[in-house]
Amino acid sequence: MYLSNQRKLNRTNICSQLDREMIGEEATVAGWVQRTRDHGGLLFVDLRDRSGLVQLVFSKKISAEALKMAERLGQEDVIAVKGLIRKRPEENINREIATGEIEIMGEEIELISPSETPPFLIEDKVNAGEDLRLEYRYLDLRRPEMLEIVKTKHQTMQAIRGFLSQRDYWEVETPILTRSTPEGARDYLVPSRLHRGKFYALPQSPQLFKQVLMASGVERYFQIARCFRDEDLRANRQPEFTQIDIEVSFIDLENFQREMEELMREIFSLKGISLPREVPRLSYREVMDRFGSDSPDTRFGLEINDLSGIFADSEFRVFSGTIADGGTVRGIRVPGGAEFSRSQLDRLEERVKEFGAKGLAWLVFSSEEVSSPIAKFLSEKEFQQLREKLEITAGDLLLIVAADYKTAVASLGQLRLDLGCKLDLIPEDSYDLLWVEDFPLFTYNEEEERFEAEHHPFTAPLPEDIELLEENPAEARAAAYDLVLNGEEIGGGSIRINNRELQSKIFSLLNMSEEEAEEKFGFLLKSFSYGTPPHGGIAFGLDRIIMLLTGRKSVRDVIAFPKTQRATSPMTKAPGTVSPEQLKELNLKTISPEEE
RNA sequence: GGGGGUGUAGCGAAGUGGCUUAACGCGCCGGCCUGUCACGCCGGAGAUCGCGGGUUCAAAUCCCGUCGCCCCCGCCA
Repeated sequence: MYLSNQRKLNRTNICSQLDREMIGEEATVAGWVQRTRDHGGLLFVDLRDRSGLVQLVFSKKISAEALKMAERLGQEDVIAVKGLIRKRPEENINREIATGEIEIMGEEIELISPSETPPFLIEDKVNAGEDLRLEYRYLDLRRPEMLEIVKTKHQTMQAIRGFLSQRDYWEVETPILTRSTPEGARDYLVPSRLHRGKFYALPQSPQLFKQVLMASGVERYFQIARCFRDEDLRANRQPEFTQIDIEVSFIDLENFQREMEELMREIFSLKGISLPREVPRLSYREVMDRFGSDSPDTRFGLEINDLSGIFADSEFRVFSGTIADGGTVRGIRVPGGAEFSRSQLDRLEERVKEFGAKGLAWLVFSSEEVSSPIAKFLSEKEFQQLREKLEITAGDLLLIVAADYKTAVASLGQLRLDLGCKLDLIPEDSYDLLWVEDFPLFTYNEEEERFEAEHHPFTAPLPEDIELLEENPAEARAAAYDLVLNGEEIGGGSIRINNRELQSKIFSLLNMSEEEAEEKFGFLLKSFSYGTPPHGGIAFGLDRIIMLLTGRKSVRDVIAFPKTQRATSPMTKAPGTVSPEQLKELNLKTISPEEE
């Protein structure tokens, strides 16, 4: 026996449409049973749809039959109810909900789809662990705060499309099945059935295609593009994520960046957030020096200081020796940090060790003296210089790392963030937007003993640094720029190379042969040989933007169906096994761990 | 690959060697209740304490291993 899909009651209004204006009218609403309150002979139902809640009333006086049915309702049953909209008695108005002034007198009720008892309650103050929420993601998404995020993401994408379309950008799709390219992240591979032993790769970003689109004369391109990177996950990193990908020909960088700032302002205004008019531009070197991060959170102080000048000739060999070996000594002054307990300081030391620092020196300043495990190695003159340089006052804590430059600033940069959080120095409702520029073109990979592109191999050097490519490539800076909001990198881009000779030079510095370059992205190079406009662009991380827009701590909260940290889906159970037939068709064999 | 945290009824959680027949709250089931909106009141069911092994007269509790989830390092042009 099959139940009919035919329904008696058809919805006339969504919950939030019901208001004072409709008192006295008849309406049919439909949705999920949030909660019932049975008073015996009088029963209330909170009905929820995506727009909100409305209260339904059932009683013998209205309809004994409807009351009887309502008494059997459970959480999350889907029902439709027809009845008169009535103003609630004055003393029973609920100011907490939008429709609190009215209620619907339940005359007819239809149970459209009953629900099992849900594994957790559908309400904003969620009481379930995240793995359970992900397994029952459809229930989790029903929670108003989650639907609000889904809606915000939709509205954001609409705003982006509107903004860019209005400015003559064209939305163009690029392939999901493409080919693996060297450098960058690990690729997700897709075996080819028609070509034994060959593989497609899912794009890490549409980078090459958007540049070909510039060679194609599209001039102004954008795409809300899915990207795939098979790397380990983090709170702000998913293996598949969405980029707002943008590229323009004949680019005027100043104007372009201003346009992108305007796009961000438009997006954040959707949630009533006004981003600052003035967007500072800081050099990579400066942000690393001051904040120890290329995506600095500038909403609070605790900046890093260079103390090498003070300790270059120190009796304390750990400091002076590090400096003599080409390293540096850097420190953070923590106002009021004298309060920290020994175990708290130990935890801070553990933290910097994670980043490769050998240790963390601490000095507690009172008005007269300095207490520190290393105090006996330091001179009165050094203390005095520290007091002056750092404007130290009584009760301050000074944390010092001596190491190579990168380790010193990176570990202190992380410490700075931890302390900012712990000491509650980060104003939640402020939004600090800034550009980071003048990135190095290359980073040196110690293990592989070669240069790697800091951004990607098509990034142009700054014009004034082109000569450095010959004598000192490590010092060459890139025409690249990141946009940073509240310490989160939300976008990054560059001016691209559109000159074959320069591109060849870069490939050779990256230790990539002409043959290899030809093999891997010959199509791009070839396209450039038929007349290519100068171009550049940017890509924004949509998920991170939505995360900031909605005040979330994890991108999992703003992706409808995210993966766990181990890159699995508790709902679909992906990744899953496949049948031997499927493997055979693809000419694939799996190797068990023992066989390795 | 590494470091840290965590796992106890459907959910959240207390309990760190015997005083526990494993609290408490929510949810669920039964009953009562005509103005609730986290309704209230009465009663009830529901737990191989993640899994495997060990120590002990005795293990949720101690030890070893293992798995899931979370945070971080590495990695992420």
